[in-house]
Amino acid sequence: MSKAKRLMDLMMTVNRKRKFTVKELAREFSVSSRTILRDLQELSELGVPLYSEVGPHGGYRVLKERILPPIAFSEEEAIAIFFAVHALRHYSSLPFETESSSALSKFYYYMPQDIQDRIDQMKNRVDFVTPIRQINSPYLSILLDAAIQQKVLLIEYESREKRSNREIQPIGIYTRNGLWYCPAYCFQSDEVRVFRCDRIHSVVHSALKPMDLRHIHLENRGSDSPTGQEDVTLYAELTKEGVQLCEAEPWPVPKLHIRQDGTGWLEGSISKRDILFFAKFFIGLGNEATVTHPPELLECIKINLTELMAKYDC
DNA sequence: ACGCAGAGTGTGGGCCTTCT
DNA sequence: AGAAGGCCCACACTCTGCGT
Repeated sequence: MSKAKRLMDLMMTVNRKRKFTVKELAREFSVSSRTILRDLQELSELGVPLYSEVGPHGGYRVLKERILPPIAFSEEEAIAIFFAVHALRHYSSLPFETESSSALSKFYYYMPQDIQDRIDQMKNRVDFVTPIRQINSPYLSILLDAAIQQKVLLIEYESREKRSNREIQPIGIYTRNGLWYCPAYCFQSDEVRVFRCDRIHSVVHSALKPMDLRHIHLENRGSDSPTGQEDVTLYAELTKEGVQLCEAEPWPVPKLHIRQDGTGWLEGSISKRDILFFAKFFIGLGNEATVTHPPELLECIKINLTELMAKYDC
């Protein structure tokens, strides 16, 4: 086996084992302990975070931050990865902010000059625009970690109505329209709810026993709206212009249906808590939308419009 | 193009020290 | 005692430059 191949194999072996002795590796690779020792020194110089402990029960260990073996990318693949990471710069918060920035710098630094020039030329010609938000979501990495490790968190959350403490078990995090959301099982309301990450003011680990939610993830968690007795069915007819305006909205429920002539309708189950939000939304659409259901929403629209009329009735 | 000598590199082994 | 690690030497192989 050539030295280069052995070093590659060794890098993968030490990443897998995490703890090992020189003798153990020497047996595995059929070389002398002295050769393995030299190889480990080379890996260490290449940046593999190794440390050794002498004495009985000693040996080598790999630190937490493992290094992946070198991967060869084609020019087009490298440029695609560069711009995928580059697109994240519009987000004011990321769960791996430092890492994405350092990865981008590394990627750019090790590119050949002609590829760097090509990237520089492309930088101002292609972009993935996301609304720039001033608000930060500082707990993204903790929420993501809790979702992966199945941990319960105690959060201080500011909803539209009030600020309260809740114990939640995150399912995952996702971003939409520049904002971060965390669907999570809420132990207080006994259901899966979606929390705006920028409205979470503090996070600590809770002593509560976690639920077994391993089967639930972002793809199969259901709609953003909690289901239950507090739901009502919304139906609204849309003109062609109304359809275009609704297409820009991020929520999956109520669902937008489009007819061949360009008109359409919104239909779906919404929470009664969101009636006021949708009332204001449909007032904003003016004549481009006609709400027929639910009666609570119609009533709320009327009240809001009456208040608006009174405000401007000089 | 071929052969040769010398330099460089990789590897193995032995011996010893240091450390726990 | 048992592990890493430094130092030294020997051997095999590869690479490079040079002469023919």
